[in-house]
Amino acid sequence: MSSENGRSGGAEGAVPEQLALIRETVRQARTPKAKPRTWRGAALAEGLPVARVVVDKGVLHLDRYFDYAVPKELDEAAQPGVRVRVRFGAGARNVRGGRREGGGLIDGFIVERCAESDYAGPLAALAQVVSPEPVLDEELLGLARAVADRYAGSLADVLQLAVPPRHARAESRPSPDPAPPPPAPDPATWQRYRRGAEFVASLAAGGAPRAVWTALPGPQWADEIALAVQATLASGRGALVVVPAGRPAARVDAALRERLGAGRHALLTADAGQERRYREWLAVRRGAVHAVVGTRAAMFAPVRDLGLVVVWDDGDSSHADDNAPFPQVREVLELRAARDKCAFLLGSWSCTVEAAQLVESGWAAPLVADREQVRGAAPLVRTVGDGDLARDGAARAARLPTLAWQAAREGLKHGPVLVQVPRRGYVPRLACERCREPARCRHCAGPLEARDDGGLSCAWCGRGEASWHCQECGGFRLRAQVVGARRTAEELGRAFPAVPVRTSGREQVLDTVGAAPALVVSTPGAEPVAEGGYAAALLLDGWAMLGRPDLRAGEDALRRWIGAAALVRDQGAGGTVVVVAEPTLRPVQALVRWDPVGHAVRELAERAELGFPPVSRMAAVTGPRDALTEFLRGVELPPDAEILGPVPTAVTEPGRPRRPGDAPPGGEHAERALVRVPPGSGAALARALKTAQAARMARGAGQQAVVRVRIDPADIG
DNA sequence: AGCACGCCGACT
DNA sequence: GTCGGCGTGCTC
Repeated sequence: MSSENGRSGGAEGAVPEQLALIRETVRQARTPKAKPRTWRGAALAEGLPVARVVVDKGVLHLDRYFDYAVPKELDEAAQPGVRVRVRFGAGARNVRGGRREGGGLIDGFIVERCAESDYAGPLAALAQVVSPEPVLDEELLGLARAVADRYAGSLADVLQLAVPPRHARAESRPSPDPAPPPPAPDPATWQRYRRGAEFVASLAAGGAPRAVWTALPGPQWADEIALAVQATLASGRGALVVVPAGRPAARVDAALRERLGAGRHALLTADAGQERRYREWLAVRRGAVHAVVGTRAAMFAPVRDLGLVVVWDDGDSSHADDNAPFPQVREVLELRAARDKCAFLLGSWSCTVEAAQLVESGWAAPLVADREQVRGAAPLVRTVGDGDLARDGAARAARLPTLAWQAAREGLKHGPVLVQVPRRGYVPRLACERCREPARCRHCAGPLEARDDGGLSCAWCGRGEASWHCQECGGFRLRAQVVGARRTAEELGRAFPAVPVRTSGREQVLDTVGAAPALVVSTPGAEPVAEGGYAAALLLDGWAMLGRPDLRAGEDALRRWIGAAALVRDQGAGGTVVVVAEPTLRPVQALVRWDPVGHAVRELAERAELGFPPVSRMAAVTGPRDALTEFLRGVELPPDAEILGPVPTAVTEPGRPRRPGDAPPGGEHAERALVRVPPGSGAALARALKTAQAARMARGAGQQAVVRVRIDPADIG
């Protein structure tokens, strides 16, 4: 090795080069074939001396392949799909006829081996094959490419989400032998749904049905998913299930173990630790395991011969990745179903507008239970409106209307009672207590928010408001702030001194509670499952859930209410739900009738009328005013595109932790424009924005202000 | 983004 | 004469 290096000749950088090389060699000592060197003058592979490489650089103007020469020694290992390290950067440029080594070593994947390159200049050599394990096959590459295009992002960014980081030890261990397909199941509880048995039979027969499944309340859903997976495996194909969080993943995991036995499926969750995660992922990729359940990153799992993709509870915000380009599970699985011609199952107790659209467009069939089934399985839902609450003096003081009080007391005779309270910090738009006019900043008309110290400040400009009064009616009282789970628990503990009170929230999530009477105070999404179901549930502070300035506020509130109410016994068994919210509002009525699909269909019609997503496709473009204006002038939008704004955007959004991607870049003067296109022009919109962005980056050389593009922005309320 | 190239002003 | 400012362009 030293003699080979000695040949690298050129005086510049020879010594640091060798040092770097030694470090690399030590680091990679476990993989004998991976020897990073300069390969100067080394013989090239005879058959296909060119490797086409996707380099791990997320920037858009580098979103293409780069060709490298394959040294003879790496010929065998440098197969398509393997991880490599290559020199990349301006340093590796031609100097007076020769080629100087320079530029950093960066990671990449070989996508193809070719006989020749269409690049005119001299090729640099692959520095190193990190491992001969192929991790990126054509199918995953194609999917990543499609996702990148869909979201106007780069292939490298998507691959970072799709291919987990390498762990050498996990790689060195063999995966188990693949198991033979299980027998096809009988439809069991799928018979509760119209055409449910037919759906399962189609999976078992190798078909590719697509369905939006409105699950009946109760704990059956996990086994119903496991059954669909079993049916698919029985047809000799693989299956992939994506759920929003670790708890539902554990439920499906248990159901799969029950049906298939141990070791027949992989569990891919973010909290598993790198080695384990990579080991499970490799077992899938190597074809040792054909079924996968996991959280959002699992949406890319390289399941062989994919026959079915499943997403559970697609309205949950955890299904949106928080790394660029922010792909969403439902959308990615739609792409996979279309690309792989496999079955698609979107299941939820509730129904998103997007799910309703899949049905309305005819892309997926509805999988629903008959009305009587639904009525039989759901609890009795009653409402307490604001008016009732206001008249109910004592209740108002205690924040617990008489009806809710009674339901709790009655329920506690028979079992646990769930109390759902919105998260503190789940800041709603504050409004006048008398006339409900939203409270606005007197300087910029932004929405006022309650600070932790009890004061008010503007969510847009951040100015404090010391003496608010309503511009409409002169009132000076705002609606009460949301009381957190802990304080609610204390209050209830005093009200029901004989009953144990337990809380489940963000910091400490309870998984299950027993069948004994207890008050269980929980924030949405953290509700424990009760053994035998809750006797009753109280859904408090509905106004806060509904009052958020967000297009999805109604749908989200309904989803969270249904998520809690689905854990309550059916009405035949005395299950009762009391929701404290205005009974005339659409989501409240949908809960009372247990009709999430009807709600979504009406929302969809309204969105179509207003030209809102998902009926139109939107992109948000955010940046400092001047840069934004310049960007919008430069971009060649499809002819049917429409630009809304730009308008000033919030500097920060207090009450919610900043997530990457929603924080507007450019500080104080950031503005946001929305670009809207009719259905069918989404791809053209993404392409146009990406082209403009790439040109900008290439031209701007860093010092230009950042303009951020986001397809399908979440917060366009 | 990095990073090196190149073409202008202060320094030993 | 040479060192080094950062404007400009490229990355197989």
